[in-house]
Amino acid sequence: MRTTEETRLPQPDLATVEIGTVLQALADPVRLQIVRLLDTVGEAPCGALELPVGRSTVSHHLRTLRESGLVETHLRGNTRVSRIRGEELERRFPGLLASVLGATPAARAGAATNDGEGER
Amino acid sequence: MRTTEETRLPQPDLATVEIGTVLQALADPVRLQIVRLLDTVGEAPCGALELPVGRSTVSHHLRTLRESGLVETHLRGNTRVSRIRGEELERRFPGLLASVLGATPAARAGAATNDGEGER
DNA sequence: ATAGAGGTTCGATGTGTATCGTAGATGTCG
DNA sequence: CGACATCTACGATACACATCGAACCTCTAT
Repeated sequence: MRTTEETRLPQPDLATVEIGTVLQALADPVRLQIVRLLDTVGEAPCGALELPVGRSTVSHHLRTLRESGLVETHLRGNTRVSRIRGEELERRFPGLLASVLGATPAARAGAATNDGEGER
Repeated sequence: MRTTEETRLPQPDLATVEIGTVLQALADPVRLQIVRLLDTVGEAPCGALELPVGRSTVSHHLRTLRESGLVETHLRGNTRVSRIRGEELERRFPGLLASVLGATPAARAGAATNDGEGER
């Protein structure tokens, strides 16, 4: 039984990751939601993430997040437990994750400075 | 002659801007470069930005950056001067821009923790 | 007025990628 | 062993969008 065997899936060294890669990973709404979820629950098996997309899509996004250095995944028995690489990220991109996760939702439209637009 | 007339192009109130919108705007390599350029030079007319894409594309990106709240543009006579909305952004998303602009380039590959991948 | 410079808008094109369903891989349990 | 659960990998599809060139617009200068 190998006493709590935990293999970590391959992941990049954060030193080799560009900020652009991380931003691109965070730019997708579903992936951003995954990151928020993982931040609140600490860690979770892939299937436990409640998301508005199919399983295979979640798997794909987790792969993207892992390859961009944001998330690490451990094989625990039958399931894969994912977690944010919080401390490492803080060392590589100080303040980034905190500012993203700490961002408040937007106020519902209304008074713009000069404006008239706002959408695309 | 209206003594230094300066009209600002329409832009969204940052309070109504979602973090996802900003991240998506920053996710594009050319736009990220524009933001970096504007950060170093302070402000610049559209045409002065040296970028590996055509004029119309730069114009399109500046529009995206403006609509996502990152950049403001003033009509100064014949030219349009663009600038990062630094202070406002700091209030709305504290630390975000600083962490993005402060990010160091990636170390060239090499020793990964466990790894083997790193690219897409 | 005429020309010209600085930028934007428009339509078209190509590429990237988010998404899904199904099939396959791996591990657990009876 | 065989059945079942958890994910991932694989094609296929569809949509978003980055890019370009040309036409257009708006000042400025002559």
